Amino acid sequence: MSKPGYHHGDLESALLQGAVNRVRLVGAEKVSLRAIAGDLGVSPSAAYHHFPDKDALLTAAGFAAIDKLADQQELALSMISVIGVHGALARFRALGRSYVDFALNEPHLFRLAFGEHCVIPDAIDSEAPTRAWTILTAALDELVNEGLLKFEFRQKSEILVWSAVHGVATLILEGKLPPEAADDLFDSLAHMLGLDHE
Amino acid sequence: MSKPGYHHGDLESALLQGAVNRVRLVGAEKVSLRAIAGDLGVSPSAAYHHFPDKDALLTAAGFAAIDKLADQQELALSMISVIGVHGALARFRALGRSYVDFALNEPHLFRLAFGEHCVIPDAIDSEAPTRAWTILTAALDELVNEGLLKFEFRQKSEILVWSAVHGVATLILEGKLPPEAADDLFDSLAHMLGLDHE
DNA sequence: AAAATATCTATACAGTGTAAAGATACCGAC
DNA sequence: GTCGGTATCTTTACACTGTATAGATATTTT
Repeated sequence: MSKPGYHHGDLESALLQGAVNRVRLVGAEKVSLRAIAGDLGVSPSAAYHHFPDKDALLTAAGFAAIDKLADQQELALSMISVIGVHGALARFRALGRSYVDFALNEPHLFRLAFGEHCVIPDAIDSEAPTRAWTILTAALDELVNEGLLKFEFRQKSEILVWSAVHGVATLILEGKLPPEAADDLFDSLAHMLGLDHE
Repeated sequence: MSKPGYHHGDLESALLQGAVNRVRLVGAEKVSLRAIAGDLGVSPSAAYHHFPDKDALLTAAGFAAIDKLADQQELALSMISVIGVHGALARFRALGRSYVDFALNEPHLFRLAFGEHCVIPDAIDSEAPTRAWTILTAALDELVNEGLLKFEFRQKSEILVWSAVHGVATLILEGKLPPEAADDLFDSLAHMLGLDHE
C-alpha cells in the first residue's frame, strides 16, 4: 500500500499526514505544498489529484487536528476511573486541562483547528455535533446526575464552559494571559457552577 | 505631508494604514506587500526602509487593530450615561457585546489582533497593561463599588470574564457556535457572578 | 555650496501555488 | 490474456510572492 513506484498507493492520506506533520512544526502559514510533496518524494502537482488546492489540504489537516484534540481529551478522561461525585469533578477539570494543554503543546495545530480554515457552519444545533461537543455534554450530564450541577443551568453551562476554556487557552497561547490563568479559571468555573467543596 | 514627489513624506504611517485596509478586506494571509505598496504608488522595496519585513508590518497593523477594538469598546461605554446599579450592569454587558460585535464585523482584523502576530509576553502582570485590560478592570471595579460583585470574586472574575467573552467571540466567528450563543453567555455570566435582578 | 544621509526605484533571484500537457501504471471488458 | 480507458503521477511553464542589492534622488547637515 506504500510501495515506491510510479503510483504511490495511498498518496491522499500520506499527504494529509505530511501536512499535519509540517503544520505541527512550522505552522500553517509557513508550510509549502512543495515541501510536503518533497517529503514524500513526489511531484508538487501530484497533490492536485487528491485535493482541489493547498487550502483544502490544510483544511483537512485542520480537521485531523480537531480529532487529535478529541483523542487527547478522551485519553485524559479514561485515566480517571473514580466514580461518583469526586470522579465527576475530576473528569470535568481534566477536560479543561487537556484542552489547554493541547493548545500549549501543539500551538500550530490548535491555531489551524480553530482558525479560519475548518469553519463549521452552525455547529451547535447541527445534526452532526463535533466530538468535542459530545465529550463536553457528557461531562456536564455526569455533573447533573451527581447532583452537582443544577439542571436549569446545564443548557447555558455548555456555552459558558466551552467559551471560557477555549478563551483562556487562546489568550494564554497568544501571550495575553499568563499560564497560571488556566487553573484560576477552572477554580472560578467550579465555584460559580456551585461545584465547590464536597 | 503627503505630497507626491520622489519622497512620499509619511510612508510609514501610510503603509500601516494601507496594511490595515487590505487586511480588513481580504485577511492577513492574503495580503501582499506589493499590493499595499502599489496602492500608494510606491515601489515594493520602499517598505523596507520603514519595516524590517512584511511580518513586522502586519504585526504593526495587528496592534492598530487591537487599538481599534479598544476604541470601539470605549465608544460603546460612552453611550451609556446611566449611573448607579443599572448603569454598571449595562456597561458590563455593553463591554461584552462590543467585543463580540467587533469580532463579527471585522473578522480579519480580529484574527490578526489575536493571532500569532502581536504576541504580548506575559500580559496580565505586565507593567504596561493593554487598554482592553484596563477597560475591563474598570468595569469590574464599578460592579464591586455598586455592591453587585463580591470583592473576593473580583480578581478571578477578570480572567473568567475576559476568557469567556473572547472564547465565545472566536467560537462564533469560526462557526463553532451560533451567534445567539453570545447573549446566552452574557446571561450566564451575569447570573453566575450574582448580578441578577436588583 | 558641498558632503552625508535618508528615502525611494530598478533589477534580479529564489521560492510559491497551480494550470496544461505528456508519461506511466492500473483495471475492467472483451 | 490483450486491449482500451482511466486514474495517477511527472514535466514544464507561468504569474506572483518576499526581499536582497545597487543605483537614483531628495533632504539634511556641515
